[in-house]
Amino acid sequence: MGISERKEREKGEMKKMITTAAMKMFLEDGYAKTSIRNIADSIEYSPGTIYLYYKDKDELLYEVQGQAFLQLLEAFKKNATSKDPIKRLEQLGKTYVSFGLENPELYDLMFIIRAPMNVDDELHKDNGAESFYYLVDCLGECMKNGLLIFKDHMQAALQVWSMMHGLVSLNLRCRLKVMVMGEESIQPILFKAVEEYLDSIRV
Amino acid sequence: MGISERKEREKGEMKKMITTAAMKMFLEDGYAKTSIRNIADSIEYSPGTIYLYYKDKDELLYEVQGQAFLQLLEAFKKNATSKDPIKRLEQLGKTYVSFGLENPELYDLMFIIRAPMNVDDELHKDNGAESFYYLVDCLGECMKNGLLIFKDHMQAALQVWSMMHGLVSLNLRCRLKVMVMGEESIQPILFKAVEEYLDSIRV
DNA sequence: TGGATTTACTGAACACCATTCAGTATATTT
DNA sequence: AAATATACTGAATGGTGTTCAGTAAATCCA
Repeated sequence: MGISERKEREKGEMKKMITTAAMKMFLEDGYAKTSIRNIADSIEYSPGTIYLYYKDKDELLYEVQGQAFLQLLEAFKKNATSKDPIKRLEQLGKTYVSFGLENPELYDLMFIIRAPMNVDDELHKDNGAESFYYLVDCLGECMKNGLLIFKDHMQAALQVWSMMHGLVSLNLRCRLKVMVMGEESIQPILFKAVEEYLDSIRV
Repeated sequence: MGISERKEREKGEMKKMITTAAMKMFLEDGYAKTSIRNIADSIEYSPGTIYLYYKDKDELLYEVQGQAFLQLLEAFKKNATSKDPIKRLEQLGKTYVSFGLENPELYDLMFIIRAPMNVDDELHKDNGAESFYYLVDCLGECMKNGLLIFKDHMQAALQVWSMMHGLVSLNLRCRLKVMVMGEESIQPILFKAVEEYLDSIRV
């Protein structure tokens, strides 16, 4: 009986169609300004249809977040390739910062917008986990070889991630204007910060 | 002619009444869930009246942000009192982290919610500037005495603030759940991070 | 094959939202 | 006392997320 398989497949295609349109519009106009009606319009279905595939707008956001984290993971896999774990850590940091600078709307979706994960804690496993473990692995390898000042693995991950996220998110919220007066591109400044920071945590 | 003075005063009182109600409701229900109608109701005026005092909801948010930064500044003044600039830097960091943990909704308003400053750059001078210069001063004093590893003042401020903001905001968005498994209170963990980080940037 | 049933979708309706503005009532000035 | 300026109202406009009775097509079962 191939019918139910086809139905399943069609359901998946429809979900993908919705999330693809949603992602596109979230990035172009921002999450808040994208309405269910707009999304429905753009895929030429009625608003009600979207609710047959997603419980609410938050669930749609959650799905798009998942894709965004996949993109970050891809960027990690592509750029953080060095055999030397210390060098790789720097690649990770710079990839992270670049990702945030180049995809500000995406970064917003992933980290800044209040997402449904606040509600349904354990239902879904965290979207960001896989990218995060990429960092944890790298840190673990550095620490195994005694290359970092940290004693505790969790503290290491916490501090490194906080620094990277802090650099990106302060910048995205324009708080850096307070200090960065000139018109120089922000990227070299943040890269310098990454380099200096990583130097400061080496033994 | 005392009439125009009284009018001025009454206008100020009305603005304060609105922002006070708005702040209260933003903190209780969040910015998104607080409507102009609700605020108007709570102060027993019509919605239209609020628009006689504030251009739109964003301007109201901006005003509330200003108050929030004042609160942070007060916390700094109260807690960061040590003569030793290094010790004071630690007090600043812990005050910052505590502030974020104890007032999550306020912290959201200040840093995370997309605020009108994105639009009217130069019109208002930045709300957070004064609190920020408190940190800059402290860092300057440390560096003047050669106590920190930084060579550039801007990089110092950027990195320290990013770390503090990263610690707080990752936590507020529950991203730390990925790594902090246990039920232990989050505060000691973040304090430890602050201590370790500040140790790592000392000469 | 033909009637019953399930599935997919619609779009109007509901209860909200931010914002505007003609109208009104009070206070001030002339 | 009349004219003007000020402060406020609340209905109206054009949006929002979400629901749900109704419809039409696809599938199932006799």
